[in-house]
Amino acid sequence: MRPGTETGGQKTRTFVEQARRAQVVESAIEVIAKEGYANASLARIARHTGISRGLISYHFAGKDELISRVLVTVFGEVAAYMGPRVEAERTAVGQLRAYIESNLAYMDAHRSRIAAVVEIISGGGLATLGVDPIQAEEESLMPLAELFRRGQVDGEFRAFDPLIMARSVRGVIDSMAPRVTDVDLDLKACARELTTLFELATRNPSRRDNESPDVSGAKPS
Amino acid sequence: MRPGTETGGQKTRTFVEQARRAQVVESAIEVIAKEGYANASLARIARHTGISRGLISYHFAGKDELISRVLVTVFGEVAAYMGPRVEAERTAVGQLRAYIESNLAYMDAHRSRIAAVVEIISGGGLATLGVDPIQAEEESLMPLAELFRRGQVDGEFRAFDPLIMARSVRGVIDSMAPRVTDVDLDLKACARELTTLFELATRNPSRRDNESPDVSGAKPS
Amino acid sequence: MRPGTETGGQKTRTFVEQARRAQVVESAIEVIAKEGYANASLARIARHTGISRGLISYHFAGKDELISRVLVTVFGEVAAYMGPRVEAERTAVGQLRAYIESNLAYMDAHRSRIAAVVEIISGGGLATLGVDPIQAEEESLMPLAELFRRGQVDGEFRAFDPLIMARSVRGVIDSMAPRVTDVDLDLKACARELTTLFELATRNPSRRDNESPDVSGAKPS
Amino acid sequence: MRPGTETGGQKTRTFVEQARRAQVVESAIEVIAKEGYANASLARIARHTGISRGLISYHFAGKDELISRVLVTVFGEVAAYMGPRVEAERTAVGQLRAYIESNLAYMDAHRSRIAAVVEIISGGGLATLGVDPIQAEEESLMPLAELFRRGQVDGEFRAFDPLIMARSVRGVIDSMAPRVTDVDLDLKACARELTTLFELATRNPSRRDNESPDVSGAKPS
DNA sequence: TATGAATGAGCCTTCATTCAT
DNA sequence: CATGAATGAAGGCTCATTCAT
Repeated sequence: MRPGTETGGQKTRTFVEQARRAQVVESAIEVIAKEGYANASLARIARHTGISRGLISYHFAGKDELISRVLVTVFGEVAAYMGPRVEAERTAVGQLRAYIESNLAYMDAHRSRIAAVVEIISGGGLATLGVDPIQAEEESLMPLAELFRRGQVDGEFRAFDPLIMARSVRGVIDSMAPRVTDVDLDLKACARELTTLFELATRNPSRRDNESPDVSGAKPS
Repeated sequence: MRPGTETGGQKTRTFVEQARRAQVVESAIEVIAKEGYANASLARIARHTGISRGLISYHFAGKDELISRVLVTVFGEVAAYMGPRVEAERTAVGQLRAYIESNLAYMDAHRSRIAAVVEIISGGGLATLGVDPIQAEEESLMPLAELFRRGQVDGEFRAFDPLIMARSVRGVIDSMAPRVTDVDLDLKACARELTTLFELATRNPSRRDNESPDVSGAKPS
Repeated sequence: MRPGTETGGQKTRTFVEQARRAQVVESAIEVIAKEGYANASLARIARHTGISRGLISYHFAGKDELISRVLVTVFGEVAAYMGPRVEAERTAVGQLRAYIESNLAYMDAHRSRIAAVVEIISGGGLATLGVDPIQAEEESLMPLAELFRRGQVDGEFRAFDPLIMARSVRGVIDSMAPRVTDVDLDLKACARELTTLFELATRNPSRRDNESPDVSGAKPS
Repeated sequence: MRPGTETGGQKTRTFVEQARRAQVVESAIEVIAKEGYANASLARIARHTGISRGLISYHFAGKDELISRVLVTVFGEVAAYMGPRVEAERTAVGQLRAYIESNLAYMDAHRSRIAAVVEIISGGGLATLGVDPIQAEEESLMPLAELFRRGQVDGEFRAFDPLIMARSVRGVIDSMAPRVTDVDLDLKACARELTTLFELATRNPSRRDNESPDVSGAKPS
């Protein structure tokens, strides 16, 4: 009987168990980021980890669970990084800026983790996960949509569909993700452009105290 | 050996050949859109087409060529649809709006084609195609970036990095693509929101005749 | 009904039929010699001939018959070349020399034909031909063995097993065949060495008039 | 992924691994010898071994490696058998006789192994092995050519091209190989004939102490 | 806990051959 | 006579997973 298989289970994981799982997840991230999801067979991950093929199956219910853990791990880190920074802001406008900036900052600082996630998603890794990518995205959009709603109520934002705007913000940020492997990509410059872009796109023109974002200094890439 | 394989050769395809290839491509689109790229084996596509496994290999150099044809076909249609509509506009602002609207209009009208492409791309189908996704995206960005540059020179657009803005537009549009399978998704509403979004984000505030886009009627989704 | 398929058939081949068959056989020889037997699919041969795949099946009962015709053609030419030259000699010793020399001379002059035969034989082409290679070889050995027997009766040759000696002669000659593709291989020098070799090995030492072959001028290769 | 695949790696094969590999190699020899190389698919070999198809792929990098192992195994055994017997002789003449006799003796004692090798070579098995048959033969000729050179320097052998003579010896021996399946073939008689043949063909006539080989007792086959 | 061995399904591809036109 | 279209079998290979030790 494998650990964590007990039905209805309390996840009673021993220390070794937890360590192994973490180790394998890290290893998987490296392999996926470097070799591509298509080449990330369990055999390859096992070899890169320095353990046997069977041990992965022992610690994870299947490849699906391992991949799932990779995603949960990285997305968890992203949330842990962004959350406090967004919540530190008092205005919706400030929170939006913090959202974009902190998201791109994390991507900049953890490029291989992002690369792994991109590889999984664009490599078909979601297909067998039983994850509905649409619903998953929907949920990830909720906080952002809520942020926009609050900003509209407060009069900081103009009228627009909060969900579509949220999807747009995510779409723009996510479209940067596949490019993190390009070391020349200047994510800080992107962050400046994107905050400006969405401040212009969302601000309420009838609000006097809404200072115009600085629009002068853009340089061509 | 397939017909028309001669290196450097004339692509002398017979009528039947062309018809079969087109039929198989259509069939592949349906299978991929419905069953997912991971399940779209040649065997499955053949069965769905009502032909033998070998016949696909007879008409296509390999799975790669078939998938490639699917992409070329759909992207070709998209370009054929958008091109005239964008070029019909005289101002950069108008072209940008036409670009967004016509792209989403095509997506709206050909959802299963878009779904197939999404499945291929997010299912790892690009990996074996020898297509560098980064470079491919870069090229698809060029016309848009050029549009922005012209608009900046003309004073229609404010100063911003044309490439990042181009990537943003594409990012937002592409982020809608995986959702076309959701029949409730109102792409026309999206189009309205997105044209407004990018008009606000790009317009030159120091230009008097730059009429403000209508910002009043947005409804929550 | 294909030509030549009539049961118990008179081979009534039209002129065109004969020409086509000859053309395809020549084409097959070229393809096999150049690309190797493993790559000599009917499709490849058809393309090289400039005709359709089906036409080969139309003119030949199957791939086996085509390959068979290649072998019969080349072996027939070899026999036609060697026969007169061997029979022109009056002594068994002379015939043996003529046998070796004319065989190597043909090989020298028709290297690509020999290469094709070698490719077929060493490429598994005999397996499906229903040809028992052992029996085939046995038959090809008969004239040579007979030659040796006559020479022994006449007292030209010493006592030895004629069949084994025949096999040895063929073995040595055949061992040169795979090397004809090496343009540096000097088959004339080989012929000189081999005639000497077998004259020494077969001559009857108790026969006074048996002139010693010249043994002085050998050069290292 | 197979064990022991690490590039540049230590070949740490477990005991079971070694045993399985040996078992499969033996099994492959049997199948190839009995059914022919063309029919020796991995599936057939697996069934004959009593294991699953996948297990062969697990233990061998591919069919090529398996076939390669068969050849290496048999050729290694041949060398191990012949080497000491040749080296035990003090004269070049003696070594030549030992070479021929021991080679044929091995063939006589291991007919199915020889049959397998013959099947592989004459069945096209070398084509995908990346083995240049010409070069491979060249190397196998070296020791023999060297033997002849030494004998010529010592005055035991007459003047002749050592390489051509070496090729002749091998050619004659190899021409016996395809016949080992014939149980009536008397390889011991062949050995007697061939040693005499090559002693006559190579001996230095100007050397007094060069005793004439016995030439009297040959029987017709 | 951990391993190496073993399985079996599925995939893409090649190819000789057949057939309607 | 000749073609191109179509078939179906077979082959080698990869891979997640299971199991005895």
